[in-house]
Amino acid sequence: MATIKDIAKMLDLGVSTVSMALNNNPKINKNTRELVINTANEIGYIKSGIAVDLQKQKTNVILVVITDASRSYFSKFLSVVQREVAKYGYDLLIATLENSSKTAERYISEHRVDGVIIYTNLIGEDFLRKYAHKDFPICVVGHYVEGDNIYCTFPVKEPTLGISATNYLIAKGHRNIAFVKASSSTLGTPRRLNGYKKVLLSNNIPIDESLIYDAKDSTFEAGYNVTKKIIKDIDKIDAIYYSNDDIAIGGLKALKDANIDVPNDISIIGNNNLPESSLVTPSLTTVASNIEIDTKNIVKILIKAINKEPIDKKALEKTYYNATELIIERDSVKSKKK
Amino acid sequence: MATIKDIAKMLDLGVSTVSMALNNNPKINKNTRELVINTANEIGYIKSGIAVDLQKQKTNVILVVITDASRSYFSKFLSVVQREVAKYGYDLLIATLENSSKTAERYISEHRVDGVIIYTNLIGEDFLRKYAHKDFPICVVGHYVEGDNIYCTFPVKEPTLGISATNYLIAKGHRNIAFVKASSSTLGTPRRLNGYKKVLLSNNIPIDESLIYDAKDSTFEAGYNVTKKIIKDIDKIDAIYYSNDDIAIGGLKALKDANIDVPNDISIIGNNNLPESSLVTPSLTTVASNIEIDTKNIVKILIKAINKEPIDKKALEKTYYNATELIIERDSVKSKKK
DNA sequence: TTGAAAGCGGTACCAG
DNA sequence: CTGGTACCGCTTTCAA
Repeated sequence: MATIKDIAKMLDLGVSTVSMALNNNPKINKNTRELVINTANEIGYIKSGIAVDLQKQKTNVILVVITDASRSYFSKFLSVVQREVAKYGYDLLIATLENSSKTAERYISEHRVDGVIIYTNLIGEDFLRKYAHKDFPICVVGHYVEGDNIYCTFPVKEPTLGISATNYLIAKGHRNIAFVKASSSTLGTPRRLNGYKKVLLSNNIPIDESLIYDAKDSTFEAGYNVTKKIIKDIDKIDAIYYSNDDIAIGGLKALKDANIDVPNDISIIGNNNLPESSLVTPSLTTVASNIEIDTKNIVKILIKAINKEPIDKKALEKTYYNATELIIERDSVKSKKK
Repeated sequence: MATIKDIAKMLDLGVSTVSMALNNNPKINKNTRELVINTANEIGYIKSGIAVDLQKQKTNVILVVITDASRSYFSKFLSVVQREVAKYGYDLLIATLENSSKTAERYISEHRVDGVIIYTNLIGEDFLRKYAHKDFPICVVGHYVEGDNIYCTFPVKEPTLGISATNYLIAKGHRNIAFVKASSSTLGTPRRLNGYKKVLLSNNIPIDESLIYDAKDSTFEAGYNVTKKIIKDIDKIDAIYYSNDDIAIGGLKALKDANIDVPNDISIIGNNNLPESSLVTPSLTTVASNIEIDTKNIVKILIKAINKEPIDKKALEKTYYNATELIIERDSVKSKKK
């Protein structure tokens, strides 16, 4: 691989001259500049980004870590993050945790980027605390991690979600409401379960643990399979609250396959408002959060931290990510006649 | 940020000793090693991956470039690539082209990784040719790019796909078959259109250009919208071949909304076999390719190239990526009684 | 306008 | 077993 030294030698110039010329520095005489650039092209010179990063102590890239790119929920998130970091002149790299967390951990533990956005709970909190640094800020989305140079938009360990959905079902006259947990690596499930229980209790509906099912995964298939079990108890259930749309869509299919009419025989509600949720039949009633605004906010904070601008952590933590839960009314929930 | 020099100074040791100790080199006395490692932990030493990469001239990471992470088709691909590169001890980074190709281009043009897998046609061929190098091999998936150190699994510019699907529809007695193009950045569309035309012709069915529609995007919504237009011509159409499942699913919804019965009024077939395709009603007949095997193959070739092992390009190009098209029969196509 | 030299933070050879 | 030293490829003063 040709380096600037080679070019310098060829042209009998100093390396600094070549370096500056290649960066189009006006200090270098125009003729020299062009000469350098031309020969660089001719010999196929390729700049080593790594050497530049080392020297500059800055990569201009941000890493975002997610569990699994296959859920459209994350794709939407990624696309917003991508657009936002670009506004600040940063590049975005993505690491998923599909098969191992090695890539992500290596990039974090060796500070190979300027900052990180974590949207998963599969990376240990101690690990994050160990490597977060004033020169390496970490933003955590969707859950709370205490630590210096770690910025979260959640003020507490486990906020209560799922309130809107549960309230909505109750308002529609349902009382025997099943809850279906998604993957255990999912951040929303425990919170929505929280809210579900809380709302039930405050409506004097006792919590029946046998009505809490576990899909164990966040895929259509997992939703399908768990729903086959639910069908056995179908007589005692008015409505099902699925922890996310992925499993709800699978569940809907299982119900249809069993000739159970949604919403006439049973109502179901999902969570997250995936694009496909409006396309299934009946279209899925679900709950949406404002991912756009919150995501913008997160990127802004990370960039601030990278630039060492002051951040008011207390004020920041007042911004609940995901906290607004808006019911998207469609056709899978029916008001229950009494 | 503390460096090994700081540690060396603190402990009155040489930098090489510290470096080796930190890497657990058995040449270093166990006591010294532990001493070094302990003090490193105490002062919060963090190794600079970038410095290591520069010195070793190797990053151990592979970059994969895709257009858009939100299509589950790509997620599946990513997950296989991820698993495969891990087997060879490499890490995987992902760059999408959602808002700009800057990240991908920077990583390629500055050789910031050991190799690249490109699954998009949004990066110029000349660009790839310029930066591919024996120390920086590039694998191109899904289309053909001529060039040294560029490895493709497609032997020709534009292979013919879509044959199975078109044949299948014809075998089911359909003759007036519409074709719906997906996003123009999609690699499959032109090929499937090729195959569609070819098969029609060989069955003595004249090609009616007015039966070729363009969804212009690969989203559910695009499929929905284009299908609203198709509905106006519905009387002259027996079946629709959508270039991918994404638009087919959207199209299905549009047909249902217009009270058109699939498959009794019209048959539709998609392409790619997305997870959601089995969940819509009626479930979508579609065509699947063996992404798993081909993806494994691609990773193997890239690693070989990185290791400078010989690659038989001619033999390689005999492996058609995506070339096996398997019809997944479900409920959206009906045999036409004559 | 150009160039020598001092790094950036490591690694690895070679001598002791 | 330990340490001096020469890089890896580039940027950036500072002098000439």
